Amino acid sequence: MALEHAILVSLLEQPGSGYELARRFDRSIGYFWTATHQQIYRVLKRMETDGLLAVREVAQQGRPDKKEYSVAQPGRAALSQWLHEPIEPESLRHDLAVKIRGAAFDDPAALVREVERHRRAHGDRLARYLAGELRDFTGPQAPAPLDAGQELQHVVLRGGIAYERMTIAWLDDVLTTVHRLAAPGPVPRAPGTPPD
Amino acid sequence: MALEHAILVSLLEQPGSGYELARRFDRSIGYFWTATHQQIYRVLKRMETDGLLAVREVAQQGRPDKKEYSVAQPGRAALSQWLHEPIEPESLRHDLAVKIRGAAFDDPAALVREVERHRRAHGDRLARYLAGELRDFTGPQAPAPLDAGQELQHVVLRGGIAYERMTIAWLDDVLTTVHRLAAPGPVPRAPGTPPD
DNA sequence: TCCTTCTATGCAACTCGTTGCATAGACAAG
DNA sequence: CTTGTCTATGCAACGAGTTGCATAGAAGGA
Repeated sequence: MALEHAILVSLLEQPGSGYELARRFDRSIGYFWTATHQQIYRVLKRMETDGLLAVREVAQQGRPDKKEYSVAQPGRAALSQWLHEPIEPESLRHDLAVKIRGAAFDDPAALVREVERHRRAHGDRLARYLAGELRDFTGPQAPAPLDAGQELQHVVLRGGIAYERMTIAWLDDVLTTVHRLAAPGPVPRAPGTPPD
Repeated sequence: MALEHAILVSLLEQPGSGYELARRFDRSIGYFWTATHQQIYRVLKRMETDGLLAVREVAQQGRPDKKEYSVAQPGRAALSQWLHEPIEPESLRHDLAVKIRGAAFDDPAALVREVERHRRAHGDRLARYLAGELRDFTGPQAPAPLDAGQELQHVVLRGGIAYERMTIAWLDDVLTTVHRLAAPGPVPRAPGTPPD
């Protein structure tokens, strides 16, 4: 139930409405935790019922009213408690790896197209992360010195950057490998494949 | 619904029972896709009902009977179709990153302990991956030359190794950063934190 | 004999997360 | 004045995944 905790952190960094949270989950926080607006609204409602959050109706001009959520004392306590509990190292869910192993039983050309698509997507993400780093942490517009919260946000972003770089290098490895397999002639029969 | 496809790939590599699949999801395939035995049994049943898999009752000595599943023709077709559809690059769910950003509002010492725990866990994983690589792909016991299926399994494993190495380096970065923040005295007040 | 462990399968209840659909205020363009 | 877009919130249905519990055959040890 870490979505609750991601919301608590995001609202502590800056109070906001469900809609605004959904925006953040498309950016910054969304680099390492995704959520749809449905999920967010539902969890916000539950958290408010549980007393973790406080709501305030805010009238706006030029746009509909919104409900601004902020973290109440029990919310801070719940976050603190979670921060002191050990969690399991994440278990990956990597569709593309399944596809790569599946390619032994199918057309490798389709795999190449897919891997190239992913390579481009990760290249775009890396560019976005690097632009964000320059804007918020290392560029001339960035505050200096950074406070503790900003330093921690920066180290998380560095993790995202390292992840994208690693992934891009690996996808290149995959492409090289697939081309090497295709080059010397027809791909040898994969294990488990019945003879035609 | 990629669990279906992971099961198809695993059963193409080697037919087996639900129990054996659950074992594999604790190892090899489980390096990039996790599943509990419940999930596996339920999906196996559905896939069999849908005609994607064939079952065979196998009597064993010294242990209970088992149902051995193998991929039927419609299963191969379903896998092939999925392999030709583009998929979205994965969206991460990284609890630890939430915790790191949350540490701005809490005790950094608890974060250090947690990060060190994760560092050890990833170190263990890396050692396990490297041992597997030596055993199956690069060591003297490994078959040479590798066929296409083994080459693809190897490149996926190399991805896992690169991921663990990157993660370990990042966790060291996190520890260095947290210590640097703690060193010059009390941590500065984080943004959004109300004055006491 | 009883207890534990390993293999092997499954149900029931629940939470988490996605998808499709719906509503509504405010504004801008045609 | 209708249409489209952006902000803002929500319901209903479904599918994915987890947790707890239950059963049972076979083996080995206390």
